[in-house]
Amino acid sequence: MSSYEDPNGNLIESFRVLANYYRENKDTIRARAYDNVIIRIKQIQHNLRTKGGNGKITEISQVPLGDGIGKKSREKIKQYIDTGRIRQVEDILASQPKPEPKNEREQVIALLKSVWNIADASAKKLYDSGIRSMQDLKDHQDLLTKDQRLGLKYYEQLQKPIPRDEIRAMKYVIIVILSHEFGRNSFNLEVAGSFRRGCKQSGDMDCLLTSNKFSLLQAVQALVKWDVIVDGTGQRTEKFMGVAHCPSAGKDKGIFRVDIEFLPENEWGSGLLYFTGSQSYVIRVRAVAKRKGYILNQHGLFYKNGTRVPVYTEAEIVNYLGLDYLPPEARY
DNA sequence: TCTCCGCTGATAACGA
DNA sequence: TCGTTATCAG
DNA sequence: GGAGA
Ligand SMILES: Cc1cn([C@H]2C[C@H](O)[C@@H](COP(=O)(O)OP(=O)(O)OP(=O)(O)O)O2)c(=O)[nH]c1=O
Ligand SMILES: [Mg+2]
Repeated sequence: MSSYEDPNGNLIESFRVLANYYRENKDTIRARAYDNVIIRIKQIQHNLRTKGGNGKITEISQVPLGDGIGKKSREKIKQYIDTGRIRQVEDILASQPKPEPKNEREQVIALLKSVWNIADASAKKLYDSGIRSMQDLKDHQDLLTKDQRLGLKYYEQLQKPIPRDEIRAMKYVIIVILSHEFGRNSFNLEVAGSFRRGCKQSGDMDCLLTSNKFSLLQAVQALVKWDVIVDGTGQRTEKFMGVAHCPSAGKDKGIFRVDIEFLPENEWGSGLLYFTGSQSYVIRVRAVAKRKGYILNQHGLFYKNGTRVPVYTEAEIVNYLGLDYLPPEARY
């Protein structure tokens, strides 16, 4: 659910095919290399758009070497500009005619993994214990952890993507509740994730929250009291993962996953940079930091000895690392 | 040419 | 109960 | 596959 169409048609999609192909074949490093190509293409398109154009790359001279695009990827881009296709991509698509016919074990494992909090290891164990369907799962909840039962309980509702407007509505509900409970100006709240990147729909709602007046636990308790958070997982100081219900939606509608990242105020910028994503963009920026001898995490930018580099906004952080600031919409 | 590839929080399971 | 490791998640 | 040593 990206915010912009690709002005170059299928260029980005082509590199996505390459990335996913290597990811499926467990070559995550090469997959990330292609993720980085996409990030760089998006940045170039953004720059062209800023100059007043429509963002379309029309000649290879607009694609310099470096910043994630090397000789071979540049050659692929050239091929795309010239012919509208990339040989390697066509080969991959041709080699996998339709959705691959999987064997029964793989199918069942894929199904089990679609439950929140069930991943590879659990899915395999469950299969080996004889679980073959969602019904089996419901009949054998003793095999599940607390969190996995939660995923099962809301399985159906969590399949649906969340419309942008629903997240916007929920944001103001949360602001009203926290203001009422703890006072105006007692906190900072931003909805990050795909919402902040401008996507029309999201898989969950990612809230970044800071406050000197209350803890994450207190915030969650208030939201539970007002029936906005309906379920969640255990004790927590920094990160809450739960299930919310948007009151403006119907009774059984507007149920979705909410994550709350609760940080000290001075970590706001690094928190935003992390929580806004995208995942591949975060990995990319952190890789750059690491190569230059720093560690970047949600708490800030640090020298290797652990002392903090005094940069506090998203722009300060990426500029310090020698990167251009990109608006959330352009962060693939 | 060789080496490295993001980084952390929460929870459950394990072993002493 | 405590420290460590595995798993899942973002 | 790309970047730095
Ligand atoms: C999944 C994931 C997310 N993140 C960060 C970057 C993400 O933008 C941010 C929020 O995660 P997500 O909510 O999983 O991703 P998203 O908001 O970009 O997309 P969706 O619509 O599916 O919710 O957390 C990671 O650092 N590593 C990960 O593996
Ligand atoms: Mg999200």
